[in-house]
Amino acid sequence: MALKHSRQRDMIKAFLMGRKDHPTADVVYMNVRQENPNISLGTVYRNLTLLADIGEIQRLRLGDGVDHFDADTSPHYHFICTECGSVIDLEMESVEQITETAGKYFNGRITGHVTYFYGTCGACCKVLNAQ
Amino acid sequence: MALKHSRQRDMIKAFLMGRKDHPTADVVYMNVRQENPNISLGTVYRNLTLLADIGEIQRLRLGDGVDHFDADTSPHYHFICTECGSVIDLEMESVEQITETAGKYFNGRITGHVTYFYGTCGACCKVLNAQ
DNA sequence: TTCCTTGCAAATCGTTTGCATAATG
DNA sequence: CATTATGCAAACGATTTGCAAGGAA
Repeated sequence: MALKHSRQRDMIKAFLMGRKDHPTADVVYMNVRQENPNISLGTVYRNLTLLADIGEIQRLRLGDGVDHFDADTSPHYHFICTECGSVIDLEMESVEQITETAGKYFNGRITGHVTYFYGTCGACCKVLNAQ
Repeated sequence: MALKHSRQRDMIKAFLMGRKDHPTADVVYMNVRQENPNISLGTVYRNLTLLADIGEIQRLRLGDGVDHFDADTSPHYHFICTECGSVIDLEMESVEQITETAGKYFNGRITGHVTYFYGTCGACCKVLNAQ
């Protein structure tokens, strides 16, 4: 299964790297299609899955029923606004020690954790205060 | 929208209360059907959603593409085994302070967080060590 | 030429919903 | 009786997949 070069994959990766709002497969499709109207949704899904599998992008399952994708593969936390649904990076240090905390109470090996924060984003706070 | 009593809802709630392995809707359906073969999958979904909405059960979105349900509505953490997929309660204190930590770095209001831990459960560790 | 990748459409999976009927209060 | 709940099947949205044709090494 040697990887071959593909224009479509390049476009998808490039698009993702230019955004920091964690778009869904459909958003990727809509945008990449403007540059290449022939690309199919299946190809977008296939490449997003492939890129995530080889670790070039990150797949985010935020519990909203849709997968989000992030070209930033460094470990970092995310915030989801319950008002507008936007996904925002959190620039905070890792709280990896909670993995150790959890391990003390558990019969087995804990190797990691997934955490996302939710609440109201800055923009939505403003709107709510103005009302 | 006054709630009316229903045998099906009782059975679903009772089944969930008797398990601590966080079953999916389909597992609930399979089991409740043994006692009432006429119950439909739609009814199971409708009641799980209703019970979660009124706070009598908890819906868990663990990122595996399927919703899990938990009759234990107290805030607690979950562990997911990457080997066998089982979901196990973690008896640990809340790490609610990470919400404050995150808040310091964020322009907006953070009201909560979702965390789950993953790794290898006790049973799977045993199997792996035996190999 | 090999075999990875694509476009397309059909299939799959979990979940929701419309509707006529049954059960509840 | 007024309304909520049910069973059934069809609809849904996100994602995956089979296949024949196209493109890269």
